[in-house]
Amino acid sequence: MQKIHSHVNRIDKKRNETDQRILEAAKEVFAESGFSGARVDEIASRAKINKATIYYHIGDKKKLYEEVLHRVIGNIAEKITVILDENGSPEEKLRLYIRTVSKTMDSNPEMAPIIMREIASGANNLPEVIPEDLLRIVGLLSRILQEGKDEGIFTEVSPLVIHLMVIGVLLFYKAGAKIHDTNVTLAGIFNIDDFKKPAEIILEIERLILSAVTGRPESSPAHNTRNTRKKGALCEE
Amino acid sequence: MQKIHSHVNRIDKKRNETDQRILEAAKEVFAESGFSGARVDEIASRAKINKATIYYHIGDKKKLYEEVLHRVIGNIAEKITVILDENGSPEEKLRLYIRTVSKTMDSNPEMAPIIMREIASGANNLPEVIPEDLLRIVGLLSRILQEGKDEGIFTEVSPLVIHLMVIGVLLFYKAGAKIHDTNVTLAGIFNIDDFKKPAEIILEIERLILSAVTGRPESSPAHNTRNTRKKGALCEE
DNA sequence: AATCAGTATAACTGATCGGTTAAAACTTTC
DNA sequence: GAAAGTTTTAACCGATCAGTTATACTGATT
Repeated sequence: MQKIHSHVNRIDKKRNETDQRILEAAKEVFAESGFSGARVDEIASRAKINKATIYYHIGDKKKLYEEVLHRVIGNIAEKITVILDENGSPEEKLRLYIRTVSKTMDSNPEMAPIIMREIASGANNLPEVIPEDLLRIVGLLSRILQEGKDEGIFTEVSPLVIHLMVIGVLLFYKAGAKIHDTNVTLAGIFNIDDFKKPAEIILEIERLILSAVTGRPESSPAHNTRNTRKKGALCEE
Repeated sequence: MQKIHSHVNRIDKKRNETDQRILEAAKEVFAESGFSGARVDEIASRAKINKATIYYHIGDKKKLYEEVLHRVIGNIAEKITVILDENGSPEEKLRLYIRTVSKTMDSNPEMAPIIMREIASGANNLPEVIPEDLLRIVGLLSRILQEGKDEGIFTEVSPLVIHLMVIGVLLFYKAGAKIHDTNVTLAGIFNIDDFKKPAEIILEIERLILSAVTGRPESSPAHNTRNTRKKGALCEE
């Protein structure tokens, strides 16, 4: 083993950088093409390293995928858990929950397609830790909803349905954004609706979920400019 | 061999049956493994025909996939369009919309994973007709919501968000059902929630969406809302 | 400057898989 | 019942791709 710290650190740093580059490239390619569609050569090429380096640093394709999945999902679980430990009213917490999920997805654009494909294929490749993460998230949501119900603000609702509703609409919106950019015809479709900027869409989602849970009309906390009809401006922010 | 009156019909029927068997098998395999993951040999094997027969009857893998996609999406588009032409109050129509999407997904279990993967990959393989179908659906929903707003029952909401919310929660619920069955750990998670029967989940979703749109607490219709429906339209295939 | 551990690479391999072909088998027509 | 036409099949081919190997490079240690 090495004795000199600086040496070790530098080596570690380099090693770590290579790992990062590989995993980052892998995340991109897996998001674009799925597990079967992804080519290890393509990942190597994007990471600007030789293919064998992947096998040296990480392992085979399956291991690589698991590593990416772990990062992607572990990421969201961690962030949401942290945020939801905050205090505030159940309404504020629920809004925060939605906004946090949304922001996490924004900062990890590869997340949406990867998770969607994973669910579509029956979640066979989920690392063992993931269920625990999800358990924690749904558990927290469950507690928020219970709290709101105890305070007489929320009606009785199924946490599962709320969870799926939030995740569902957000994932579809995020994943769909790519389509709007590329597919002209589809873009035309969704513009029949007075389309809003992403930030406004999130507010709308918050408003609708809150309204559903409270059984009252909810007004957005920020004012809502309703005639912004922008084309192809879905991916910004 | 017995002589039949019309041999032409028999030929057509046989040809058609082979086509059906191939497309049915293809739908299954594509749903399970996605486009890249699907193996043409596997499809042939499940359809109990030789691989070359696929190329003779349908075409190459891409063509096969497009055909499956067309059936799957065209199916839902058609059914929803038919249903929504019915008359009734905006609330009833909205409930009907949700229930129709749900039922159509139930009778086509392969739909959820296929559509999810398609969206995840940026909808690159969508046949040209599909956007038109979607346009029709969102357009109808848009009209329902507008109607409700005009009557003062609904608040102002984004049809796009409602659309994504309904589709999102349903697809995730349906796709997730498979996970509940197979993945013990995950099943455990979702059971923290007092888990309900699918039929009840749909009612809960209807209730929440209605509540969100009307801004009032909506009670589940214990009384049968509009059972004057013809059920045959939903239960084909 | 010799050594050596850790790292990266080009070239290769074996397996898989999409797609083809030529001929067999089956049907219809006369 | 045989020619003509249609459908199915087994066997094959070439491309692609995951994974390996043998070698070369790097730079710290002696």
